[in-house]
Amino acid sequence: MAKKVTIVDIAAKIGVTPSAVSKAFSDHPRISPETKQAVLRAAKEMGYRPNVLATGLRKGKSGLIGVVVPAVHYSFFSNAIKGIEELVSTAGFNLVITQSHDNYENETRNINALLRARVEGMIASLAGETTDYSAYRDAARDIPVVLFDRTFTDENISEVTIDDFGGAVAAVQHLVDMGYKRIAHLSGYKNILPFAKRIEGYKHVLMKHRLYMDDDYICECMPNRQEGQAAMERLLSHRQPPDAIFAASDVLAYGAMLALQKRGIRVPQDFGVIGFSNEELSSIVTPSMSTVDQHSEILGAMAAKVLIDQLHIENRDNAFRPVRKIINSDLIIRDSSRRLASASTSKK
Amino acid sequence: MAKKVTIVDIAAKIGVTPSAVSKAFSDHPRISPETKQAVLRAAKEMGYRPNVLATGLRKGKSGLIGVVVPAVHYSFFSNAIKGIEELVSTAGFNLVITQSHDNYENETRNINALLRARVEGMIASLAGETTDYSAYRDAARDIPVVLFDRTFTDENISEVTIDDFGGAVAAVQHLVDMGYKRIAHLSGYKNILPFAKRIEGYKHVLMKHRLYMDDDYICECMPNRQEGQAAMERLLSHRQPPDAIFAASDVLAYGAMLALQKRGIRVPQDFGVIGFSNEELSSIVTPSMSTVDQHSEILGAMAAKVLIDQLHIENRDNAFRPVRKIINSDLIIRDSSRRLASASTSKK
DNA sequence: GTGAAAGCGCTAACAC
DNA sequence: GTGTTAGCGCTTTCAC
Repeated sequence: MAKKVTIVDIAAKIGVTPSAVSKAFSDHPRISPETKQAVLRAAKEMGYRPNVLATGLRKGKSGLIGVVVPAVHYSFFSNAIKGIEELVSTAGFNLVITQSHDNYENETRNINALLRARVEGMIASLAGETTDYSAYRDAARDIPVVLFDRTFTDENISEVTIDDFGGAVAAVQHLVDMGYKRIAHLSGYKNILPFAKRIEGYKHVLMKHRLYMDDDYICECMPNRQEGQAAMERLLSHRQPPDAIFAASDVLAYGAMLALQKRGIRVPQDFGVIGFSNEELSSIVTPSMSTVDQHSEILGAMAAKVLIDQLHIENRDNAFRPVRKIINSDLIIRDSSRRLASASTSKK
Repeated sequence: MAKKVTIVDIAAKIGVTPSAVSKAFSDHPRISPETKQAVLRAAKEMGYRPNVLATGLRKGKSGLIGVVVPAVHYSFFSNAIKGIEELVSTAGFNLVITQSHDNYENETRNINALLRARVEGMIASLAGETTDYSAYRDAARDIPVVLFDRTFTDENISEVTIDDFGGAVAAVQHLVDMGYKRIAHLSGYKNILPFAKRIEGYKHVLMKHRLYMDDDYICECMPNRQEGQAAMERLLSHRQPPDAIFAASDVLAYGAMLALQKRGIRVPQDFGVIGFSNEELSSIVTPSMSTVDQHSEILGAMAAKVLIDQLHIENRDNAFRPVRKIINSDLIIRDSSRRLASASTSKK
């Protein structure tokens, strides 16, 4: 294909040296406007494209930021990426997005590929399977790493999370306010911190109101509707079946709704449902699903901001301190839980 | 942060030259097993990570494949990316995914960023706004470019598409079979080929059955539910309102369903609805939505295969010929259109 | 205001 | 089987 044109070609064409051309591009103060013009014009004419591999090698930086997320098809993550994208691109970086598909090997492979690509920083959210964080810890010794949402704590790694505990408390409290008495919980990967925090928030409200608690009421699920449906079916066969469910993700809540529908149990009259994340599907299902909004785009933007700040600090001195930010979550009440306590058709 | 270790450091440590170390890594035939072992062990101990910037510069290749899609949050595109990812990573490349958000400037910026990053090939699907293809044509003079789904035709660019015409024909024919008589169409960006082909398919069936046709029956919409809803409302106020709709995307069909619901028009009894793409939402809405599956993952894999093949050809000779592949689409019949012709509660 | 020269980290002839 | 050398394309002192 077309021969690549380099600064040497441009230099030859307009009769200066490569070094002058380089300076012209970087807007060096001591280069004449005339040369600058000539260089720019020649570059355009010849179809010059700077080789970032060479620039990167020379400058010791790639201009790349790496992203590792479970999967881009969750609106939570695609929105977060949108937030990241905006900040990062105005700061002059490009994004390399990779997906772990919640698999540990994929995640490790992605991290290493990003490091070899010499990304200058990394923004990530843990794969569901992951319990060994050494790949991230290793990465953090070379470049700033910012974890968002699904994080672990390390002295070299920044974290941006939402208030999962508070979100869970608000969600479960809302179910209580609506008159539901026996509230079960569908959880996600148990080793993932936000899910653990949501369990804590759930338990907190139950204890506060001295509501029925049962180990069987907390079901760990893989993130798909089938698991939510199966778990709900198991719960309905429980000797003391619940009358409401708080799910740690919308897709699980959706699975639960499918199970309820199949059994002819009415939502919200007979059974309350609330999810978590405000995924697109939560507003599409019938009845519309109550959920907890995680401000995904802001969360992503925040993670990007933290990273970019650290990239700047990095360049000046070594006074690096990781940052931990927690942003609020917001309860969104829709139809799946909107029942007056008085109107409760309590099943016992 | 940690000092970067290079092959020079490894060489110094085990008392050989950098070139020997390089050869050890690339499994050069004429290097002794002992040296190889020593190099590998030292590399591990010292935390060596090859600098792909240097390798890339030296070899003239980055090991990167660029992707440009409208947005990763459509399940169509995220599934396609999954298909791409698999093939591309087994071929030893990494993916740089960028989003145009259907905006021309974003798209051009992404293409240029990818070229500067020296991606070895590019897989893309046009932004909705785009009518000027020169950025892609320019790119294709340097590296192989494969367009999928939303394509344009260029002698240097390969295309992988689905049979949009056939898919549209099947969808509209199905509505006809179900007894719907006045079928309108919600289209997407009119300059995007697949949408144009779906219009053709739609018209083809209408003409074949001598059904009512009207310019107002074809509405161009932006890809969001609000536009679908607004267009549906306009159609319902038409002097001759339709009794069914074929939408060029599921999200538009969903918007239409919202408008119908608001007016108390029953789907599918009073009004038939069919979408396109088999997005996740189509199976979630009530009633479940009939649609046309595009085999997104296979489509992505196919695009990746075409690209990788061309990368190989490229390395051998210059006998480059672009490839054009069309894969089948599949009609998926769900509740939003499943009505017996005889059961039609025709509204005149 | 511009040029000369060295070097970022790696690879690939070519020697020996 | 290993070393020597040159160079990928670019930036950056340091001269002048």
